[in-house]
Amino acid sequence: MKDGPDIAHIAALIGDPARANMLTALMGGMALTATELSAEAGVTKQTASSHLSKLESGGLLTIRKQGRHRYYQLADSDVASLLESLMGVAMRTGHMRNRPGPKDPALRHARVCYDHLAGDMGIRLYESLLSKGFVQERAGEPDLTEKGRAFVLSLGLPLDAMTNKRRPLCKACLDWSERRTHLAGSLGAALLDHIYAKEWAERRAGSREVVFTAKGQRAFETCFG
Amino acid sequence: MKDGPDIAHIAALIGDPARANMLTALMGGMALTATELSAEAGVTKQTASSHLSKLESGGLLTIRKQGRHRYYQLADSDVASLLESLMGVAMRTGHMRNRPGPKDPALRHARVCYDHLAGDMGIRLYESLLSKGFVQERAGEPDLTEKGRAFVLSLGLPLDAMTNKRRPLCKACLDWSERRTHLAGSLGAALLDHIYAKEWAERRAGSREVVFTAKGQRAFETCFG
DNA sequence: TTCATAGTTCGATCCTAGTCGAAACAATAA
DNA sequence: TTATTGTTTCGACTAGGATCGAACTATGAA
Repeated sequence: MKDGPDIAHIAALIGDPARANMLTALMGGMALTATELSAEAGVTKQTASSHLSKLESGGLLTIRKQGRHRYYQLADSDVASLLESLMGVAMRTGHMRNRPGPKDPALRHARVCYDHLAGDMGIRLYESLLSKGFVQERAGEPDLTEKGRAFVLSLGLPLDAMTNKRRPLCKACLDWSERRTHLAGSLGAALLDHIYAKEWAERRAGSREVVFTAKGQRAFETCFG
Repeated sequence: MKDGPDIAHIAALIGDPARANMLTALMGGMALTATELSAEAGVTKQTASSHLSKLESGGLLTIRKQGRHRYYQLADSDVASLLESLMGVAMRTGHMRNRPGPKDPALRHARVCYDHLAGDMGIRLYESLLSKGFVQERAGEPDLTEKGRAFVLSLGLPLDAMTNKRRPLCKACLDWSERRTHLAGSLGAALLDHIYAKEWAERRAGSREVVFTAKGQRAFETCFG
C-alpha cells in the first residue's frame, strides 16, 4: 500500500516559508552563504543554519566550503525544475506572495532559471529553435537536430564538452510565468552564457532578473527572431 | 518584500504524510471517495475531511459529487507532473517509504458500485456495449440505441419497467480502479441482476467484491466479449 | 417513516517543529 | 597571540496544526 518515494519528506522541506525563501533565492543559480540566505529568509543565522542542514541532508542543497564561508547551492537541475513546477502550480492556483509589484514584469520578461534563460525571452529562444528546425521534440523531450548542431557550432559553443556530460544536452523546463516550455539542459546553460559573453544582457545583482541592453535585444531578435 | 509565487504554501500542503498519501493514491487520474482516501492515508474520516478541504481550497484537487459520494481527483495534469517531479527527487535522494500492506486486486477486478458492476469487468461490459453499438454517448451521457433495446429485450430484461422509473436508464459512472467510465442507471443495475440470475457470479458477503465463476467468466466473454 | 452510509463541523488534546538567546566552534587577519 | 567574522550547537519557549471523539447534515435504501 505504502510504496514508492516519500514525497512528503521532500515537500515538507520545501513547505516551510523560511526554507522556501532560501530555495527561491538559490533559483538564481548563484551559490550563497548561510548568512546571505538567513537574510533572504528573514530569520536569524541560527535558524537558517538549522534549515540549511535539513535541506542539505534532504539532498536538496549541496555545500561547498571555501575558507570560513559555506556556499550553498541547489543540488542539481532536477531540484530547480521541481521548484519551477511548484511555482507554476502556485501561480495558477492564485497563491502569490504579494500583489504583482514593479519587479514582476521584469522577471516575466527575462530571468535566470538556475543556469538558463526563462521568462518571455526564454520562451522566444526556445520557440525560435523549434521553428528553425534546430531542435525537435521527441516524446515530449527536446532534441538537437543535425541542422541544430551546425548552428550551435557556428555560435562557437563547445558542443562536445556539453554532450559528454551526464547532464542531458536538451531538456524541457516549464516556465511558471508563461506556462510554456523553455530550454534547460547544458545547451540552455550554454546559450545563456553566450548571451552574457556577447554582452547582450547581464544579471541584475541580487535578483534573478536578466537585463537586456537595447543593442542586445536587437541582436537577440536577429539571431533568434 | 518577496515576489513570485508562494511555493511554501503548496509544498506544505503536499508535505503532510497523510495528504501526501492521498495525493499519491490519486496519481494516475482515478477519482477516489473521501472514505477511500482516508483509508489510503491511514487516518479517520474526520481528519481526511479536513485534509481534503485544504487540498481542494489549495487548488490541488477537484471534487465531483455523485450521489452521496464525493469523488476527489487531481486538479489537472500539472499537479500530477509536479508530484512526479517530487517523486523523482525523493527517489534520487533515497527517501523511500516501505510499508507494504494488503492491496485488493479482487476489488479491482469486479465489485459492486451501489447496484451495478464496476472494476475491470464493469469497464469491459460498458466498452462492449459501446463497440457493438448498443449504447451511444451523447453529450457525455450514454443512451440506449434501437439496436440496444432489442438486445436488452433479447436478454429477457423488463425494459418498460426500467424506463418508467424516475431514475435514468443509462448513466455514466466513474470507476475508481480503472479511472474510466462504466454503466450505471437502471440498465446497469438490471445487467448486474442478470449476471446474478444466470449465476455467472455472486456477491462475497460483507464486501463489495463480485466473484465470477469460471463458467460465468466464459459466458460473460461470449456475451460481452 | 426508519435505518444505514458518506461526509462535515466542532472541540479538545497533544506534539512536532520553527524560533531565538547564549555560547561554542572555526577560520582568517593583524 | 588577540580580534573579528562566519557558522553551528544547545536549550527553552511557543504556535500551529494534525489528530480523534462526538455530534451533525445529507443522501439513499427498506
